[in-house]
Amino acid sequence: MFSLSEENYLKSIYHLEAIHGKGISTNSIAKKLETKASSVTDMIKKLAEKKVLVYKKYQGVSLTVLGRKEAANIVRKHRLWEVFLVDKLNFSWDEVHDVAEQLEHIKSPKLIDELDVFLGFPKMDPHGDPIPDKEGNFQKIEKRLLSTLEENKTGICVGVNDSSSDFLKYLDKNNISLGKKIKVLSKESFDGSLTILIHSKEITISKKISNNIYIQ
Amino acid sequence: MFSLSEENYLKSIYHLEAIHGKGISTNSIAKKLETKASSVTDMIKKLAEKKVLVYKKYQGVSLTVLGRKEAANIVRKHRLWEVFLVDKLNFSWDEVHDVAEQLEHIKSPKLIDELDVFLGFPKMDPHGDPIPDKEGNFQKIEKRLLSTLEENKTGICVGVNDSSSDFLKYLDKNNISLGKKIKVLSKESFDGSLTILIHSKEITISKKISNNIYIQ
DNA sequence: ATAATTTTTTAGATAAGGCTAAAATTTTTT
DNA sequence: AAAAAATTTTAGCCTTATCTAAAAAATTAT
Repeated sequence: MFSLSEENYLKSIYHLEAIHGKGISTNSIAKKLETKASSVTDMIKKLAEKKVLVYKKYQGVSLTVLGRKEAANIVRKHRLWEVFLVDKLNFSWDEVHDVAEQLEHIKSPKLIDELDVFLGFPKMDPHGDPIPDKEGNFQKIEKRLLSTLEENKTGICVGVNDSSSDFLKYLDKNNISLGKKIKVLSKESFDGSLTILIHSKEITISKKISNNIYIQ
Repeated sequence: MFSLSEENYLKSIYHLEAIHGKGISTNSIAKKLETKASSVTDMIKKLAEKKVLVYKKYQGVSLTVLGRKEAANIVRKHRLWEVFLVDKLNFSWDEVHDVAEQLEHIKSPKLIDELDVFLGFPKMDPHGDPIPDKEGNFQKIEKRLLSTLEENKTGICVGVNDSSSDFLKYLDKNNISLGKKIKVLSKESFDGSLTILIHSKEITISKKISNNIYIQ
């Protein structure tokens, strides 16, 4: 059994490995968890003893098969709860994250199995992220950043790279949501900003925005 | 904001006050929480500073208005989650307690408001206990222990005094559930055991059992 | 009313998880 | 290849919530 803190470390390392591959540095974990590197060193020693990750001094960590399964399960819970909040309790996609961060730590296998049934075995959460199954497997959809789309080409919004309330509210304000068509009208080479057609309206978005929207 | 531990103290004191009135002893809290009296002394000092209870050395504690509201809200959350588990996720009444003990500590006013809506504003949990509203008020139904019912009289089961899985499974096994008619056929004065008619069957139950069943 | 018992509090210790500051190691620069 | 910089670890301390053992107060019994 893992403590709340241990679970948060596992989840962070899992997400970091998804981006950077194996060998996650102490500092990057500290940044992700908004804590200090010295605290991370302490915790990863403990997690290494619990066989969920491999740690060699000064060389970062990698999840073991056990650790990855454990982490995927926390992510599974987080995303199922997000679906519940949006589909059943009238939450909007920018309100779910903090609550799901709490709910993901509830320990009850039956609860999560039944929730899955109740929600109709969803495969995606409200932000377009895949929901792992009990073994930690999930369908990986091909997607690319909106920022990589060429002028005059069209894509469909299938996900976001940032689930912060601020970013999602910005998207809402501009009628950008999952499933929407987005056409790139022009690209400013100086700062990478895009003028796009969304919801039959022309708007200009910064590179930072287009770097956080996934299309298909 | 209160810690998980603080919330559990508040809830326990709230339940103890409901039975014994004001002035709850250190020892009784320790017993309820399965901890030591010295730990209780430390915690109630902290809670007194936070203005949720009044404490005078060697004289036990009483919840303040603030403390009672806080505690009622935790009970409200616990019972709403129990309804959710039974009504929506196919839990039986003997499986909900431990999970609800965890869920009751999730912090999100919107979550509990929306859950209340989603469940149709239930007034009772699966064990027949009332669900307080946001102000901590609830309808008190008149009920008495089955052990106080006279011979040849009939009552309707409206609640239980013990929500442990073992007790509830015993009730299931004997077809005793909320809303069921129970007739006392005879009373053994030696040990207080009762022979009752339930679900058109005659069974004999101990005093301990009849002391944990509420009827109306 | 004093002695015995029970309850409650205090004092000091422990474990988890975090911090700062300093030391050790690795990486980057010159 | 050495020096500088960045990263990581260690050492020691803090807080929260516990505990045990001993002291203090209240209650009960004689």
